[in-house]
Amino acid sequence: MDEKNMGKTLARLDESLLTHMPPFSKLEKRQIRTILDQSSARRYDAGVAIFEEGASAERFYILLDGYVRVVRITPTGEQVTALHIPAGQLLGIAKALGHDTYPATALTASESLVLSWPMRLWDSFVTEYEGFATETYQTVGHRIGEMNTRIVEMATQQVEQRVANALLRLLNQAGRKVPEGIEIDFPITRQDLSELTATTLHTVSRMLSKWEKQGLVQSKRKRITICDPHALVVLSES
DNA sequence: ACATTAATTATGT
DNA sequence: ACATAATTAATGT
Repeated sequence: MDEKNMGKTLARLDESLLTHMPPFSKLEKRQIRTILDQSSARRYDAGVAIFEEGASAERFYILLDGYVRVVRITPTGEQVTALHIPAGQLLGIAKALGHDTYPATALTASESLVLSWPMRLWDSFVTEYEGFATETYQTVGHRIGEMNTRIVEMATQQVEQRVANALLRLLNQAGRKVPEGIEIDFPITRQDLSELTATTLHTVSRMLSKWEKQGLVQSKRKRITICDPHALVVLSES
């Protein structure tokens, strides 16, 4: 189905690609070489699925570049964004949760570069490579913690505080410094934000317009930059 | 305090 | 020109 793309494959993968990725940072160069040789690399356009919810988990992945959002589809067909994943993190690690099928869909939020391995290598990765297991379980723990606090937020906080919190989290994971402030480094729509915060895009739109007038935030289409993070923190705590 | 509906405008290909 | 994104107002719960 994709032999045709092989002409445009990436140049030979360099060890330095993985040496800075947390799960592999403690490994010898030759270990990384064999890991790379077992992997396959693929580039994705923005907005396409890397794997889908419910599909059998054939491979696990690491995000080399770009951003991915993990999305679940409710029975009524609406999307709920569970979380965003920045470069350097693993995804599709169903095996770490004891699943043999992906628990959610992974959509690229921007153009992305991904490495993947067949799932049968998972166990050997965990046992053979020092730091891999601890690092992955740490990120798993961090992710479920994040989803948890989001659930608590939805139940306790008002919309204004929820979107403020969502923006702040996005800042931590995908913030990029620009002259005007800190920009969220991938395209994000009001629709996306509303899915993150369980509101409507209209409410989000009004909030952003309001904050923009107050000089808190700037936004063009699909781009949001925060000029005054501290004010957002204050808002999220009121 | 927030959702829904609908109409209008802006923006990217 | 067309589709998609964003704003705005009016109305409903």
